[in-house]
Amino acid sequence: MANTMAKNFDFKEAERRLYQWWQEKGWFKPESAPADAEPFVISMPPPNVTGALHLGHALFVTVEDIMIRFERMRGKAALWVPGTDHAGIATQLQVEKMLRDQGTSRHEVGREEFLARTWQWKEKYGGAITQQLRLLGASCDWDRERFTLDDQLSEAVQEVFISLWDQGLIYRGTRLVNWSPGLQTAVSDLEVEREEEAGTLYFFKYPVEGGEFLPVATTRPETILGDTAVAVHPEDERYQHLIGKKAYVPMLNREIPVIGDAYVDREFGTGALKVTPAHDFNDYEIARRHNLPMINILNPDATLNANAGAYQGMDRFAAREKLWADMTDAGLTIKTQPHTYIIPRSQRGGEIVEPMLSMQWFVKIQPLAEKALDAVRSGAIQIVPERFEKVYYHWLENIEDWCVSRQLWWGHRIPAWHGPNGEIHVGKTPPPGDGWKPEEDVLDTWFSSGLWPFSTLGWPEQTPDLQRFYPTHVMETGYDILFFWVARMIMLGLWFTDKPPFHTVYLHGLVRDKHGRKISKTAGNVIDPTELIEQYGVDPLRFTLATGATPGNDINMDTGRVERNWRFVNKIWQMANFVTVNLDGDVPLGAPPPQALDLPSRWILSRLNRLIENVTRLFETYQYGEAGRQIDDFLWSEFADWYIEMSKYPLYQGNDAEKQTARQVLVYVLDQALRLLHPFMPFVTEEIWQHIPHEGEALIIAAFPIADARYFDDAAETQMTILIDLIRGIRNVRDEYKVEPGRKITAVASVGGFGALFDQYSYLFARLCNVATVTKLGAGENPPGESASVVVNEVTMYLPLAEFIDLGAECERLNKESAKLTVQIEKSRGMLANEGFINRAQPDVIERERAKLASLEASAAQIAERISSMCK
RNA sequence: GGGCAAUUAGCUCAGCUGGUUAGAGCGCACGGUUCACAUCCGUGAGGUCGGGGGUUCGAGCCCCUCAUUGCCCA
Repeated sequence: MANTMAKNFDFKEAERRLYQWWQEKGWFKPESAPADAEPFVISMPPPNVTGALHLGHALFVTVEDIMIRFERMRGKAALWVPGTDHAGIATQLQVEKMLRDQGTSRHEVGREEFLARTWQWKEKYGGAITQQLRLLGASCDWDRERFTLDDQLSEAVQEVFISLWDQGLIYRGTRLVNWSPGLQTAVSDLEVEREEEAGTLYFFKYPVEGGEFLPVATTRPETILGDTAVAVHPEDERYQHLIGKKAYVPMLNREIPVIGDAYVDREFGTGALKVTPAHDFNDYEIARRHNLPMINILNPDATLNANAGAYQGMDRFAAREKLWADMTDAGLTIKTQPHTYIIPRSQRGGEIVEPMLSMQWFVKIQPLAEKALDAVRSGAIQIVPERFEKVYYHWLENIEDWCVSRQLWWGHRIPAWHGPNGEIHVGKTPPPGDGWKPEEDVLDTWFSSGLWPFSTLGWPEQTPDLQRFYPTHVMETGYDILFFWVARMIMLGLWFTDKPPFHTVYLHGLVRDKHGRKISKTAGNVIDPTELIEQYGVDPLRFTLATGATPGNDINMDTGRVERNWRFVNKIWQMANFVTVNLDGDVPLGAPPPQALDLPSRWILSRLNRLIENVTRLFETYQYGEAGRQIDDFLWSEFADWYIEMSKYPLYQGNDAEKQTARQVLVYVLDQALRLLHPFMPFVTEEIWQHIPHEGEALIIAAFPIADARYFDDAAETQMTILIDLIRGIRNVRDEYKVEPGRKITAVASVGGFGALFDQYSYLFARLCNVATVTKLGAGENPPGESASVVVNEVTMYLPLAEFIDLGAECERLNKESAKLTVQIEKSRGMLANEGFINRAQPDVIERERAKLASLEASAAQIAERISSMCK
């Protein structure tokens, strides 16, 4: 069954071969589990079709694949639904850029042709990202891959829109929205980033009837042209006499009122506020309170329109300068001063977004938000880590209606029709009669992705997939799209399916560079995952991402860790190599019964079963990083460093039965560890598993280990710890005294209560610290004179090293050791003498403390004796 | 202005519901070609767990406060 392994793991070859094999075998599909298996479903956050693989993808694929592979191995019908998002704005921008490079534009080619070209572009480049996800080992069901613009998903979008309209939850109206002049579309609040920037505060005089002037300050002078009032605080003694009078818009001489409104901050600027309802959110509110007119002064491209009088046609920034210059000439300006204020910029492209009045479609979101709040409050949906629940509540409790229309071409066209007399009809087809024109706007890209968990499973049709796999289970994604996406999925899912779309939201952080800086092209710190995969293979990258992150926290990507984990992969490979070359014929699978085992085997199986228990618990609580670290530690620091080394005795010197038992344990432990590790490092584990004796076709569908309490063995762990500590102590002494590593030495042991342990296992010292013979010190015998001693628990090992030892140095060493013990003993005695501790601490904690103290005291006594007999 | 994180070894990070002598990797120092692995093995140095106060028998972990950094919301 076992076969010879190559000297090293050829990850490039194996990754391709294994992935293809798994997929061809259908193991990525839930149908590979028994028909009555419990489902476990994750909807993959669909990457943008425009996307190129970055570390963020690598992170989410790693975490979700771990979840999926774990549950698959636990026998569930694991389904991971992949797909891509049409990403309205992002994609349209890319295609527009392509057209620009070709010397044309979207307006030149027209809507129909533009869409045709975008589809072509999508066919050509849209597959790239999903191909790259395969490189990461993503075990998703590609037969169920979806795209947000697929016919069926578009059906779902229309269904939802129309039904929201029928329920009165969608309205169309002229409202103040964030307008992106470059893209010439409205964008939602979430798509606007606000940041402090250096600017200028302009002070000027507002002429008021009767020849007075009201001083006003503004950061955007061009908006003066759209002013419909000047506001002062009603209690402001400087200005309250002006309330109710007429003011005149500079350069336009348009007549507007001076109003009183408590919103005005008397401390800021001059204490008087110009009100531009069509281009400022606060002013908009003021205008609504006072029934002021709203004058839009901007065209869609942010040039000024006819309302701007002489400034019509100028760009907004040019108009700002020109108007200010003209006002200066007219004697209306006072001064300018540097001023830091908050600038709204588009999340895409970074241009300054203008608040602008425009006709848009909105979703009345409060009723949906209520349900979404309840779902988390009631625990029907759990957010990991929990602290994000607060963030979620805050956003939903203060939510504003959702502007869902976009003046783009690439996206789901709003299913509405404009009648000849300005009527609106919402529906998939126009009503009977002539003159109905389709709505031009498309929907916000998040509208369709908000349906993702159920639209990908066939909704609104009651498909078998929808019935079996919905609701899904875990939504794993980045905390940066909690509002954009997660909250909307919850709202729409609850509203349209009456079920939470998933029971758990697991949020991961952002991948940053080694020093915690955001990764960006301009910072020059881009880390390309494909390069790392090329160099080290994908397993080390996955392991690094999985073990380097805790839920909700950003992860700093240190490629040094990838390299280290590449060495870990090699290390596992070499362990497997050791195991396989030492096989001879068939070996029984499974672990031998505990009573048939020697101490090292009882120990490693005890450790293994504790590991299994821990890893399972950690997986179930989403603590993947800790789980990975524990497996790593077990394999390298326990299995390889100690068990494999110790197994060489039975393997090389034992009788047939001993050899066979050792082989069986080696194979069993390796097999179990590979199973634990498989979700993290699918390729190397599968490849090795195929080389060791095993039952079943593939590791990917092998059963996840279950801890067997019969193998928990405290006594074996205690005894092995003593042996290990003694060996370490002896190595330490050898190193300190510069005894050549090749030199065999002898030891005399005072064994305390561990006589039987030494009778059976003192042979271990030969190979592990080159102590050729260990002699037990008989009762009443004196220890050797010129020797170093290593003390652990009740055991002292004397190493007669006359030629190496300087008595003074040895005494110093012992005194140091003794002092260390004294500190610990005092602390421990103090605890045990403390009534509060004895009365209140858990009994097992007290018991552990007593055992510790006993061991420390035993060691201290022996060292003290040694010192008194040897040192003056 | 409100909120949330983070602050642990030179660097990057773990540390679960408070309970052994606070851990790992990298880096560093010293030493190693013995039959799985030099992509390795052994040994070691290195931390007043950001400061201060508190709760507790017991605090890296809980509470208060301050500082620094980052993020979210307004």
